[in-house]
Amino acid sequence: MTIQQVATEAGVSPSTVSNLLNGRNHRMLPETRQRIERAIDKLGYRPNRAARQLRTGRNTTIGLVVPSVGNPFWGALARHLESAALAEGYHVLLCNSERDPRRERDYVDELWADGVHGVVLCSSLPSLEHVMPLVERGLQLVAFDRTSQAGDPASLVSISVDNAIGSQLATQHLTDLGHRRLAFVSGALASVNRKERYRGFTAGLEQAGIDPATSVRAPVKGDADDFGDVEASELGRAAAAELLALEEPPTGIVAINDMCALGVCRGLRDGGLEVGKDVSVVGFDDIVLADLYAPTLTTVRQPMKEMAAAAFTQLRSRLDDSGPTQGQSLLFRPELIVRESTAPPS
Amino acid sequence: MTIQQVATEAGVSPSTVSNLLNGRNHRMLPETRQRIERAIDKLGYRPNRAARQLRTGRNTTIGLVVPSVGNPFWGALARHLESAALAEGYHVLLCNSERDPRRERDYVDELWADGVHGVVLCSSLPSLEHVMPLVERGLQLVAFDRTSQAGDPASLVSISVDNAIGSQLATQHLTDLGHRRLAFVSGALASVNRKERYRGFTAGLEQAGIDPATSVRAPVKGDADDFGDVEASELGRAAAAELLALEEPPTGIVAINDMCALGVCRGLRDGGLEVGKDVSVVGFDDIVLADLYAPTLTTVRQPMKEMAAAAFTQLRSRLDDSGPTQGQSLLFRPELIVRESTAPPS
DNA sequence: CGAGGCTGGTGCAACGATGCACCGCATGCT
DNA sequence: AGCATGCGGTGCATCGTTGCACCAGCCTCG
Repeated sequence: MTIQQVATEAGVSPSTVSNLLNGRNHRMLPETRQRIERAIDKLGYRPNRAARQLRTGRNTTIGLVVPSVGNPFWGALARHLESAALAEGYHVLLCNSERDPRRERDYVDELWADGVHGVVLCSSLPSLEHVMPLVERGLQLVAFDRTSQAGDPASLVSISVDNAIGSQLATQHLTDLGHRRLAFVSGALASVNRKERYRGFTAGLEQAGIDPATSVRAPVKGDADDFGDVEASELGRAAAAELLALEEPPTGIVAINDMCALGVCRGLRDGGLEVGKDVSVVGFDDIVLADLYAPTLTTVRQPMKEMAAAAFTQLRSRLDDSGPTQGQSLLFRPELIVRESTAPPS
Repeated sequence: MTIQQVATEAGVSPSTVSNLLNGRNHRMLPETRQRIERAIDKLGYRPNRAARQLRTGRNTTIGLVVPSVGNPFWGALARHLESAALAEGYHVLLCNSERDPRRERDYVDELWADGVHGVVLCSSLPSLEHVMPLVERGLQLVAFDRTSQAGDPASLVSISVDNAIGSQLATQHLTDLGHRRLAFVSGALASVNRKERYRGFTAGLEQAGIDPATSVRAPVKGDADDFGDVEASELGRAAAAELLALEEPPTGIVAINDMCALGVCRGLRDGGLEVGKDVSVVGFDDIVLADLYAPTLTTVRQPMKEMAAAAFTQLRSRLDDSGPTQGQSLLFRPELIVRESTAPPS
């Protein structure tokens, strides 16, 4: 089923069919147009993507580079991004970097070599230097879950939740419930996102008139520079043990993310405490597990669907219409989801 | 960076470069070969996939159609399949069917239209009739987590865990611990996989000299024909409540999968029972959550990595070497992972 | 009445890689 | 000498689509 066959069937030239297919049909007789459309339907014609891409240099595939879709958080992003892309006829090429900077770089290179001009990059790297050469050559990049940095390319779009606000909401929720001794559990505050969440935590404390100095940032040993997701839960578990060993253990705990929070819950239970009664725990992300765990986890939801849709929209507009080339940051409003893991202090 | 530029740089014709790239270098002077290789390195040349595909009709992309990568089980598959593919220079195009038969069908169609000749299909549909036309035209299909059916295409490869054995292992584990009153919790036994798991359950009972008639298949109301993953946990929760209402509640429960098992745990806790002490629960799949939950969940592991690798290998060999075209079923050996949710009856 | 404009298309040369057919040369065989 | 054979490559048409350049035919206008 080539465009040639359609043209023959419709009694026109391939160019005319191509014109219609590409919206250059301003001065085309409605009759001609209908003949072509009928021929397309009859033959079940679909343009050959390879030929099209070869000719135009463009394509309708975007790349998604995530640490690992095995992690529900990224899985959710992949799912929603793909949905948004599908609606516009785009495809998503999936790449798991496995948190390996080299693999991340190789993937972006390869995507570019394959003619993919738009990539949603979920990088664990603080610097995007490794992809700068491609960005200069026209690669459109959306950084996801990573706010913009000074050294980032000017055209970069960053999509992220407002981490400070989210964390502050979580903290306020605990202080509103009456908690006065709070702890913040996280690995090293290596990324901007983590720093922002910590900032939200202290802001929340201050607003409640609590001196941040009396609160605790859980002093986790082996404060890993970066950590994966299973690690996050182990980290939370260890942190909980440490917190329980304090003279005055906190009654409310804000965790850097849900996986970490689940680990904290685990650790608290190890110590014989009941989450949602003896101690309150708040997570961040609202992954699927949050609503499945026992007790269900109070957490700060990232509006994944909207964020994924925005990522696609941004890429698309820059790819197609060569829309705005100037970079921008989109900060989404997080939402506190109250569940069973938080309650007034006993 | 075209093959022409490489040819010029190496002082040969494009054909010669192409020959080398495609392994037709039997009768090529080592010196010529080196000149070309140096030129490729120097220019950082990468063959243009679109051009290659247009010319050959082949490509190095495989499709993966899953219900939703938001589900950790499928996320894990996607991750491992992608890893296996990457090692051979293949790409994975991700498609979420969202359990919509129509979307599933459209995706397979579109993949085919895009020149993708190999697809790993994780279908929730009992019949594969909707893709038969494409299979007849040469589409290579691997069905994942779905054992072969009588009506399936002859060339179909099925990859699945041995569900009956897995379930039997789970059941035996419980009987070995001394449990005599067991229950099996599942939605409708609509799929072959579910039937097999139930068969393993009864086989396990019989082997322990227990009359299956005395055991319970949890009589869940609104026995959904098919259910998603959040539903699975709710179903488990409801089933647990029903089981607890029995005169002689079971002391050991085998769940159809981990999500369902987590729901069961939830329901038992609602009823004031402690899982891993008052009641034992075994799941199936070994998703990430299983090791995070409290208590950690005893379950039957599906060797995802190996299964994903096999899926890719099967596709690849049929795509490249036009290897065996005869279909086959690969049944992987499941492994019982004992954790905290099972213990001798109290 | 001829230049210019509009209408509704068509012709053609690419895009980059492929792989069959073929080539000139040297050597072997009869 | 005459022909076949092996060697190490090269020439060229081709995959399906695109979009600029162009073209006939008709109309308008000074």
